[in-house]
Amino acid sequence: MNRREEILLAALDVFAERGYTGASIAAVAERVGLSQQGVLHYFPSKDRLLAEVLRLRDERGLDVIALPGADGRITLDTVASIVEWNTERRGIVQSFTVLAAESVLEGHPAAAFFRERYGSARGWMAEVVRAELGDALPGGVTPEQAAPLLFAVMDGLQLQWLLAPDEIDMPALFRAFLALLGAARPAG
Amino acid sequence: MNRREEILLAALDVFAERGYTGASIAAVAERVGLSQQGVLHYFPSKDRLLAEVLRLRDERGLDVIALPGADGRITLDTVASIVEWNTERRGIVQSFTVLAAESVLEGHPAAAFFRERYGSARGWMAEVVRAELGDALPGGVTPEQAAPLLFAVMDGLQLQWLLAPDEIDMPALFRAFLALLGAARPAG
DNA sequence: ATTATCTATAGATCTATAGATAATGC
DNA sequence: ATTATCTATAGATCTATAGATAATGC
Repeated sequence: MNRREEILLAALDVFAERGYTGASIAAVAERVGLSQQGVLHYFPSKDRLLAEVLRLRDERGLDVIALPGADGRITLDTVASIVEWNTERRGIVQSFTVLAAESVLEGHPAAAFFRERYGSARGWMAEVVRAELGDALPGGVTPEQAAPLLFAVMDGLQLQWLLAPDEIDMPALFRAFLALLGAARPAG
Repeated sequence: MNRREEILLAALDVFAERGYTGASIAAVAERVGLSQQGVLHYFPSKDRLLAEVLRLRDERGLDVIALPGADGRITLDTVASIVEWNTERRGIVQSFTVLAAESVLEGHPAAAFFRERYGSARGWMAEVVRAELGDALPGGVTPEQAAPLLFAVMDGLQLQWLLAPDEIDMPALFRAFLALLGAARPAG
């Protein structure tokens, strides 16, 4: 139906498979049955295509580090569930891992997006931790320190899991980290 | 002196700036004052150039997840020192972050390297943790779980630090994670 | 008028091969 | 002979622009 959206979903797939630098507009076009110039009719440049893909991921909540829902009722257990769900959508995880890493390169069009995204994510995550575990975590750690660590663990586990899905039990390892933070341990 | 090595160091720089996919042999050549074909005389393909760059990083211990020294006398504090040192060699960290993430892409020439590297790194890190903290960590976490978490924290913090060096105090955050594991906290 | 597409194409790259030239080492 | 380089070039791509064609909406 909606050509624009169809293109964006195809582009997300192509970015997941080849990264942004390695992706070509033509590969996206082929996937939706258009010519390369057909795609450029909807998105005037590759940069803009990437920008819109990131915006779509936002809207759809495809992102772990997206802002929490309007009600703000997010808990550490919610986050653990997202990690669990991620094991069933490898493509999304892969696109995130590769695009975020590429964004640290000079002049990358997604640099601002990821910088701002992580910044705000650390902010709300610190509040989630504080609301649930208070100000004093084990070892004298603060919620403001726990927040970047939580995203670091998620991102770092994703990388190891993408390389060796059979060796890395992402959800279990993430919950192990929550246990270190002093959050309730799951049964087992 | 040694042309091969000169080329490898230039290549490491170029990969740090543009990633593997975005790097061109010509850019490496320019940096050492050779023609593109001059570089291909020493390394017959771009894939091989990357392979040799990774091997060099191994030899020089440029890598956080390289095997520990022959004496095996590595402790969690050693690892923390490496994290500290990393804040002063952004290029190396950036090349690592980008190349490792790219390696998850289909058919990437460094996939085997990183898969094996992380596998063995988790192995020795579990032993380091066990030797220092025993079998039972806080929250019922095991050394085998702590090992992948340690690398996840290192990699994930690098990504956030590369995006926002002023906001992320990598060494302090890494030591905060060690504190969660129950390792001795630094003065402060 | 605007929207959706296409063909054609300019202009840059990029990897890799072929083959020449010059210097070095036996 | 081998090593170090270079010029030339084949053969693929890639992004993006120009301009045509056809259909839709006022």
